[in-house]
Amino acid sequence: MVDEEARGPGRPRSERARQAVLAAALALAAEAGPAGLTMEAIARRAGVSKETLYRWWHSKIEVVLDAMVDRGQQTVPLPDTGTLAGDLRAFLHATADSLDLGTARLLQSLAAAAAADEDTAIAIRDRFLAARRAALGQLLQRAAGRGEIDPGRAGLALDFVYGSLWYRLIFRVGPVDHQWADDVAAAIAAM
Amino acid sequence: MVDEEARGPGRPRSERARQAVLAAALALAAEAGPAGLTMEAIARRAGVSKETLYRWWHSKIEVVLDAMVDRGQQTVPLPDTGTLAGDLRAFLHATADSLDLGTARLLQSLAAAAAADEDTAIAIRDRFLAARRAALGQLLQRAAGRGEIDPGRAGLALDFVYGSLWYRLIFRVGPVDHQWADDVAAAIAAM
Amino acid sequence: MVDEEARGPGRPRSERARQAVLAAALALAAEAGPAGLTMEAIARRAGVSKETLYRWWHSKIEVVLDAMVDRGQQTVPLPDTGTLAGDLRAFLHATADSLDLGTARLLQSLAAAAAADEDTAIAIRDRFLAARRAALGQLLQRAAGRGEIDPGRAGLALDFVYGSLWYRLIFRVGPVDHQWADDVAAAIAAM
Amino acid sequence: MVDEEARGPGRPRSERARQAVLAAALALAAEAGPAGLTMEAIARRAGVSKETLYRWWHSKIEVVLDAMVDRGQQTVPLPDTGTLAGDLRAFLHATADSLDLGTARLLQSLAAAAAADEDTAIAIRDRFLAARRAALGQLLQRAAGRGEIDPGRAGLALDFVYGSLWYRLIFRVGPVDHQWADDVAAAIAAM
DNA sequence: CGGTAAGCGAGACGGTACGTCTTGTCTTATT
DNA sequence: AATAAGACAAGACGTACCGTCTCGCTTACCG
Repeated sequence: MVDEEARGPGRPRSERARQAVLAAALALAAEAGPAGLTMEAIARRAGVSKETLYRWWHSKIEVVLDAMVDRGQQTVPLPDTGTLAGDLRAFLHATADSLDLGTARLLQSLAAAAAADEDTAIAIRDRFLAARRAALGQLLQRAAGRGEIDPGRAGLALDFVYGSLWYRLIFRVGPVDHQWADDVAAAIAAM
Repeated sequence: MVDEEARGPGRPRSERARQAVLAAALALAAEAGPAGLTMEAIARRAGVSKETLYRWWHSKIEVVLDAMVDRGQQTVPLPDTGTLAGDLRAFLHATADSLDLGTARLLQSLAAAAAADEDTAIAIRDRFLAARRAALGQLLQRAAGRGEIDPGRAGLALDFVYGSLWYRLIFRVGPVDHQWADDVAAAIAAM
Repeated sequence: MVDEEARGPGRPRSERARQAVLAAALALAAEAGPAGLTMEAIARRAGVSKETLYRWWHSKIEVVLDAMVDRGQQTVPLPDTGTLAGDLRAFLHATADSLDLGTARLLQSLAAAAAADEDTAIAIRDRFLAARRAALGQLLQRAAGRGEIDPGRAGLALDFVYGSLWYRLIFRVGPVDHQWADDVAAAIAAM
Repeated sequence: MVDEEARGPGRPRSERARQAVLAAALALAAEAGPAGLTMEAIARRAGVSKETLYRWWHSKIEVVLDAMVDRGQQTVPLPDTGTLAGDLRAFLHATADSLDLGTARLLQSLAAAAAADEDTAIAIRDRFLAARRAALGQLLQRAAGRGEIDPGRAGLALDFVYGSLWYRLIFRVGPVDHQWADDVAAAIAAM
């Protein structure tokens, strides 16, 4: 009883093609941003036919989401400093550090797709944002257990942290840097 | 004697065309959302040639921004209840109330465009977001004058309020309703 | 076992689209003349996308030339009456008879395109005029073999015959009818 | 009884504008050929408004025709050598000599316009070709008077001469040079 | 000498064709 | 059955020219 996937007849799906597509999607999103991220370009760059692309993914965002999951993009580790302020500071510093130019463009691609289509937004929320919210939520739960924060406000804190991050990323209202991380950590810890 | 405008020779710009374009852009953004908002569609709906459209606006977002400025979209009045919590509650309730489905789609169109292109983002920030931030900023300044809030945190409060709003709008993380308004008002007032 | 064509992978070219385009081009040229013959109109009429049109043809004239070759437009048969005068009379009568209003408009479309662009002119010359010149040239060679005409003048005779035909067609200097055919036949035979 | 034109009130037509338009049209036709000869370009180059252009001319060809008449373009002088062959040779050599590249492009512009529109063709025929035909016709009449040629064939000779010229010009079937002039002169004189 | 009228430049307007691009679907031969 | 190759219909993109239109300014005449 091996988990062989019970493959039927016919040519098996090409792992090579799958990898190439995922890599191409990430690279394009990071290099060219939302404008250059098209199904056509992904297929071209991956050396894969559009037919294959559309067979397995229905939109560029599915590709990107798959790629990020596959690459384990969500690797901001959960700190444990003993205090909410410390935990937040560490977590947000790591978050800010991960936001190089390419990553910013990738996230902007996600935001553009989410804003443009409700289904896409929900997919991104459930497959990408959820993990980040869960991680930060864990930090806040721990703090609530220590009495450092009102558990009823945990949800709003999530919105504040990630809301301000995306707000800055999308509308270029300000940088997402260590200053931001410190300020947000302090404000949330005092909530 | 004052609004002479010093018009030169040549046929004057058609106010009729301008109005029709602005109305068409707003209507399309509200009805069809980001997907249906194309230069072609705006021209068609406004009964205006593409030539004319491109003569005065270089992208759909410029049109929408002009339309919103022209329509005085930013009509959330500044309340004055005497306390920050009260002011915030009133302001955010009014904000939430203004977010009907059409308006939400319009804002999503803006967000999609901002995420996709830096110049567009900056234009939206300076021509649209700035007024909202200024209004809310005024409330916070007043509160800072009364000692209700640390003036150094006013900027972050702006990010939190509008960040959470856009975050919910874009990623459908939650509604922007009276519950949201109350929660945010309370949290910000306690900051 | 012979007409294998060695077709590679990929969806084969649509014969239906090709036929529709050729028919549309001929119909438009015959009905509307040079003015109505646009790539847009051909695509519209053929029920074909502009993409497809431009993939296979780079200009309206290529389409028309292909259509004429495909339709075997050059169907004036070579007569053999025994004398040059007889041959010419028969050939030119047939030529004049083929010049109904639609055909005239089609030829005018060709002339307009040839006059406007050298490459187009050469394409028309080599792909369309050449066959007519060859046919008439054969008649003249035969006559030269019988000693009826100076072989050195055959080239000029071609220019005279077709030159006068196009001259009349383009500048409306006179009709291309049986009178013309008789006059030209007599003059050339006497050369 | 002066030819004062009985000018009424109002600003008189600008001779400067008229000259500039005619010069621009000729220059454009000679430099850019049929493709570059647009009303827009003529107005631009002449420093004249499109309004003015359309007030006095209804199409680019009217402009070009006016320009050629104004410039006295038809200056091939009538030779008188005593024999038809001599006259023809001289006349056609002069004709060939006048056909530099710019002139050829100008004539091609005329041909393209004539082929594309019947009214235009008739205008060109009556205002431009007629003079050439008359000149050559005179030569032939003279020859007929001397018994050198059948007067009934004069019309056809005109078609042969100018037909072969335009045929070569339009379809690039061959050069219009001294060789052509000699060949045509000999053939026509022998008719 | 002041009024009237036409010409002019400038340039905006609705229309339409251009040639290119991306989308999502489809049809083949090959693996 | 999956692949690559690539054709296809649809339709938006931004540009160009068309012929018309409305302005303010200029340049004549005519009363």
